[in-house]
Amino acid sequence: MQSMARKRANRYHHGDLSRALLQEALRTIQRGGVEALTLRRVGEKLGVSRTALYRHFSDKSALLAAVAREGFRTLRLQLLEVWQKHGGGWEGFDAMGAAYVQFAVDHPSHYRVMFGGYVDAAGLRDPELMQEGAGAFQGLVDAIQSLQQQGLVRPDPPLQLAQHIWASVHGIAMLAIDGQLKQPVADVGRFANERIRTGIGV
Amino acid sequence: MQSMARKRANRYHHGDLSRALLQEALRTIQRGGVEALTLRRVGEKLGVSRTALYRHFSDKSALLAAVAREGFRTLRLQLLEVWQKHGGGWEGFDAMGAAYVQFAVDHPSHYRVMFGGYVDAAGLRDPELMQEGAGAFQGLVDAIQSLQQQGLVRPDPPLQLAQHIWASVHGIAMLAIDGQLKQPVADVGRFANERIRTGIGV
DNA sequence: GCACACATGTTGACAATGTCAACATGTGTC
DNA sequence: GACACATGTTGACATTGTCAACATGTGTGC
Repeated sequence: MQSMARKRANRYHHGDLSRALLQEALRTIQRGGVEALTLRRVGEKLGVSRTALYRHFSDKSALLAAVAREGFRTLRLQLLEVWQKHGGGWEGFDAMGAAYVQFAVDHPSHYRVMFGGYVDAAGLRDPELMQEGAGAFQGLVDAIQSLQQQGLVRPDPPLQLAQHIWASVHGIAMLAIDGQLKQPVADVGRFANERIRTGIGV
Repeated sequence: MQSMARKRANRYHHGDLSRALLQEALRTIQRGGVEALTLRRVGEKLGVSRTALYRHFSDKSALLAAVAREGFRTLRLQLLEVWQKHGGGWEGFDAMGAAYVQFAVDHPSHYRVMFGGYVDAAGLRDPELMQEGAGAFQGLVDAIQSLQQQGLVRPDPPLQLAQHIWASVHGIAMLAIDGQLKQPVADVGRFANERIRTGIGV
């Protein structure tokens, strides 16, 4: 038939089209935003027909849910890595916040898929997505508990503390990718970090 | 011709279709989310043809920009009202935060239009939208300056303080309407308020 | 070795949607 | 009272998500 296409990794034409679809979706979203994602073009790019996707994802929203899930996974891993690399402590805490915002700034459209309500209806149907999101959140809870054990953070319920911090950082990330910040995001992040430390310190 | 329709306010069939379009868009979004907003159905609901809209808005994104602008206006007015009703101070500050989150929770889809990146490209073309957003933000800056003059808030640059607080509250609002909060939004808000006070207090 | 079930992929078709061009009409101005 | 202009309509078109029907390759039980 056609060019038989570049075979990804090992086998492609047969093989994991599923992965390829997800990666192509990620690439498209990264470059043109969610609105640029069309099932037809994704298929086209992969040398596969428009509806081939339906054998791997029930829906367009299912594909978006997978994109969101992948985002949470990456985010969780990056945060954990940064935290460990800095050996925890306030330094690790600061680095986690910076890395979080950096992720959003580096992948604004991807981040929007994760939090833009695209998967609201699908989210309730996709427990894996919820789980992945919870996993990323848990990393923050763990970090806070660690800080508490070192006597650095006030002994409030870790869940509440984590919720508060997450909201702050999430807010900065959102405003940043929305272009609503009136100052460089790094400055806002630094300032927020100082105030948060003061707010939750023991 | 047809039923000549219920005339809104004074004159409708002639009169301000512009307003009617905006209000109908608001209603639709409130009930079914942004994705439920279709130009054709809006026209249909108003007993007007699909493309009549184009005499008042250049684009669908222009309509969305108007929706966002209206949101910022309402938000600004509500925050100002609450602040003044409580006579400023920490009480007014708390009330503003609560009112902000309440607005988002009451109109989740509308709030998403304001911050969901739907008007990114349009935003740069619609200076009125930017201005309305800046106006809402200015209310917060003013409040903080007032608190500073009372010696309640540390003498950091008001802009930075406002940015930080806005991000925190915005984050809570976003997570709330995304269903990502693991606790009642009121609890999260209260807790955040305490921590923020500690963080920015003198 | 082979037939059959099943996963995977394709083509055709359809309704919904945003948008443009061409046309119609009512309103106010000199 | 005629003319310019704002406002609204109809026709048409390309794009998109999705379904149904069909094709095909792959592996399993004999």
